[in-house]
Amino acid sequence: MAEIPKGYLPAEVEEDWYRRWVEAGCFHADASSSREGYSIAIPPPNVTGILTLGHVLNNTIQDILARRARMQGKEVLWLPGTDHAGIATQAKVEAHLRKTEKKTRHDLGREDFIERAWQWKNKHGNIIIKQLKRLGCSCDWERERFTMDHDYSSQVQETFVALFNAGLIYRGKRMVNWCPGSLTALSDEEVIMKPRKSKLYYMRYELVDSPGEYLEIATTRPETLMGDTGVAVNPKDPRYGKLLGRSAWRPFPRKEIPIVADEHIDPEFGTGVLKVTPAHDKADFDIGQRHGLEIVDVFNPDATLNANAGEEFEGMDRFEAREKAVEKLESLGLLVRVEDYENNVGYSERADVPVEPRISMQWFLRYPQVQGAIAAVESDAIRFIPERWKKTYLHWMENIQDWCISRQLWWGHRIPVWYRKGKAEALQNAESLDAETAGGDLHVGHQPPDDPENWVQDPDVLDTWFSSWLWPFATMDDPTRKRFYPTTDLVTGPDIIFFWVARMIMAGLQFTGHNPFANVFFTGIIRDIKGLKMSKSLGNSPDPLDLIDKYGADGLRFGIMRIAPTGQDIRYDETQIEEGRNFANKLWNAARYRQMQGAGSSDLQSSISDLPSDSLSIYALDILSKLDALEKNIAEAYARYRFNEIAQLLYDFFWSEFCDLFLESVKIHFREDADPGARESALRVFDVILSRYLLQLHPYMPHISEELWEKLGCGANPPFLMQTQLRTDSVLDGMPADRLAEASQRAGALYQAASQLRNLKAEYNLAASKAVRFLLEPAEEWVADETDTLCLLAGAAGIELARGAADAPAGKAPAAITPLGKFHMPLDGLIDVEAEHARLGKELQKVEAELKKVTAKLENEKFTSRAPAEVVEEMRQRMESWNRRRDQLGEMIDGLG
RNA sequence: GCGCGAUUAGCUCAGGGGUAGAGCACAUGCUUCACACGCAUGGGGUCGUUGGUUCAAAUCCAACAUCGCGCACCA
Repeated sequence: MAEIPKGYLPAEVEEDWYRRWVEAGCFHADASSSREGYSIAIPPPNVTGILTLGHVLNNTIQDILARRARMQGKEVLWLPGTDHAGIATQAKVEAHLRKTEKKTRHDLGREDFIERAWQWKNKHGNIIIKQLKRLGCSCDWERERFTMDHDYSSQVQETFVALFNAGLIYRGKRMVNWCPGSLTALSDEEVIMKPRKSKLYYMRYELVDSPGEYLEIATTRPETLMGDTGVAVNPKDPRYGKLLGRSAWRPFPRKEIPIVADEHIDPEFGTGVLKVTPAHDKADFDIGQRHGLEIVDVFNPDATLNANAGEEFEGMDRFEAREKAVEKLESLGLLVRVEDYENNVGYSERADVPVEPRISMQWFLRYPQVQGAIAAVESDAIRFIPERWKKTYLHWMENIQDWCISRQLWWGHRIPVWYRKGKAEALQNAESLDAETAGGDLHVGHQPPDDPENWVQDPDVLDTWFSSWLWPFATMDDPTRKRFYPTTDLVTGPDIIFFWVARMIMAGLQFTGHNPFANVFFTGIIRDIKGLKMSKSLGNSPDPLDLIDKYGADGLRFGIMRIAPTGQDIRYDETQIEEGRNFANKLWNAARYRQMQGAGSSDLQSSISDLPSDSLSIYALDILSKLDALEKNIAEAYARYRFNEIAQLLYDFFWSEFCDLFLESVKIHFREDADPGARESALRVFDVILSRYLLQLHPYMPHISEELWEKLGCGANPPFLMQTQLRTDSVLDGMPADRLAEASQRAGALYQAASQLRNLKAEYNLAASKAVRFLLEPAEEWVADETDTLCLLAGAAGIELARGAADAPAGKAPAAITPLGKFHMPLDGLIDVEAEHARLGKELQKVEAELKKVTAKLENEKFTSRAPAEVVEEMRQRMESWNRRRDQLGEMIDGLG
């Protein structure tokens, strides 16, 4: 055994152990192994991102599952990697270009820009991977993947081609969500609705055939009125029937526009009259289609206004144009009034600017395997934990909309479609496009055409999620796939249930014929202490690396796991992480204490079975029972993915049971004058508990557990704790149950008595260290054998046994009624009768309150006749014991005079 | 509007039909020979409201309130 320093210094051991594990290949999954397989595919973090607390939570859970599975003898693959995060990465590289060279991507051109993006990725791309390593993640780094790796990209393209050939991918001119910040289309999922304080502008349009007569219209977006091509009312609205078939003047640019009737209009809202701007609103677009209205787009792609809006608006920003349009309406006498109004505005998830509904030519996917994906989750073939996310998933799946998969970006998987030169422009502007209508002028293939000089490739790239939906299998080569696919568990946040989980299920079914995973565990979302979601823009997200420096990776892991309930959001509080560190230190020092006692006569892995059973103290049997229960409870909690419960079990056992009770109670055997047999037995139990405990702890705190395993000399073969199998035998094998029950009962009674004695001392302001003598009227004979331990625990100089009531202490002494009997604490000075009166009186009050409750129950005939017999019996016993206690307290109070 | 979740000690949260729990914070006392990242002792809660089911409700059910989230959305 090597010497253990006084305080635990994580920085000195964590990185070292990580290196040793990696060098020994501990994380590598052997596809040719005959063991039962277990696999997890990491949710690939953004390659240019940095670790957040969300990642810490998510990846710690995966690491726990992976490490536990290894210790259960499984062949474990935890497959790591990153995704290319199209919009985010491109935005970062563009910002960098702008800042350092004052250039745009167009200044560089596509090829150079992509080259820059790769440089950026190579420079910053491994930060998050390094951070995961600091956290202790046992990923198989030899299998690390990136969504733009050559192999992976090929699979993405093959997928596109297959879906195109199956008629599921099509091109069409549709109303899509357009991000004016990133200048690309987005999927519906990438739009975040936010409530905004806006204004509702009431304006009036003049009727063409009746000058001086006006229609009042309410709108939140006056800047789009230049694109109005109609006015709509509800056909059932009695106020407006007379308007149908007539027309109104759009004020500017002045134009006659028709008034149409459409069911979509809500007569209750505003004035019941809607201005219809088919180019800039999805609902208006639909109305326009139904009534054959013209489509006039007044915006440029960056949401400045174009020439259609009129000269005075051209080039103006959309929000500036809003002000200007309002001013202009006012000056024309057409603005009626303005009201404050709160409505929901769609924002781009990545660029955080309001999206514009915009008609454009995009690629869409009709999702494959929708029914199969619904069935898989509905039937629990794929289990969701917590189960309630099933409902969210099913609701989305049942209302699924086609997926806009093209993005107007350069960084990503370029769409594998080529147009014949000369025909390209026409094909790209066609209303729709498929292989048939294009004839031989379209090439859709994993390989470019043989005569590339005659072709033009589609400029768009694919949505990043169109690559990550293949992640669980596209990351695996054939032997790996054969062995580890489908994967076992997926650990992710509920915020990407549509983005990723649902799509992976459909892709898995479509391309592999299998569900990609068996279980999906949804973590909570980490919020700050005020309940706000952590984000970089709010600056409320601590850097996990700082936390690791401060508290150690194990401290961070343990702290975060202890507050991570299943599927509930987590309010982050740094004191929790501090707790994790403190716990690590506690472990360290308990091990240090063990080490100071010197070696035992046997190695740590042996069990208690070869010790003479009668050498085991009641404290030993008690803690061994608790260890046995701990192992069982942990196993159950793992089966239910109750990670916080496991952390709590580990914490309570070690701190409250092992250190506070057992460790303190065996200290007498480590004194110089101790009996060697008892000492040996205590050491052996100590070692059995520690070694078995470290096995349980390891997935949560891998570094410190490994370090202690080595320092205590547990790890002869195999060398690493992380490769050691969990014991499947009970530590109590062969121990008669009645003996255990008796020992636990006695130890429990003694611990409680010790606590009461400490309390008695404290009530009399006696320092815990002040050795006091007690006189005991024992309730049980065995107590005589345990007075040494009791003295140690209670801080007593000695305990004298009274031989009966006659032996009661001379004079008055404060006393405590304990499960071991009545203890008197003779004081040197005079007893403070008044204080003692108060103390006992308070206790008596409590006892009487309890007694009242129990008595009321037992006097209720309905209770005694209907409640289960054992409950009634328990109440009877409770009443008896409260009664006894009350009588004793009464006597004591009387005795005070 | 629909759906989901939360409401327990000052704070952060466990628990869950049959004596209300933890950590932190607080108070008091400890340089007790593993640990002050510690030890000991203590104070502190009618478990959101109102009904219902039950011998028994903080726990199950319903409604309501408040907060949060998701989906949809009336311009």
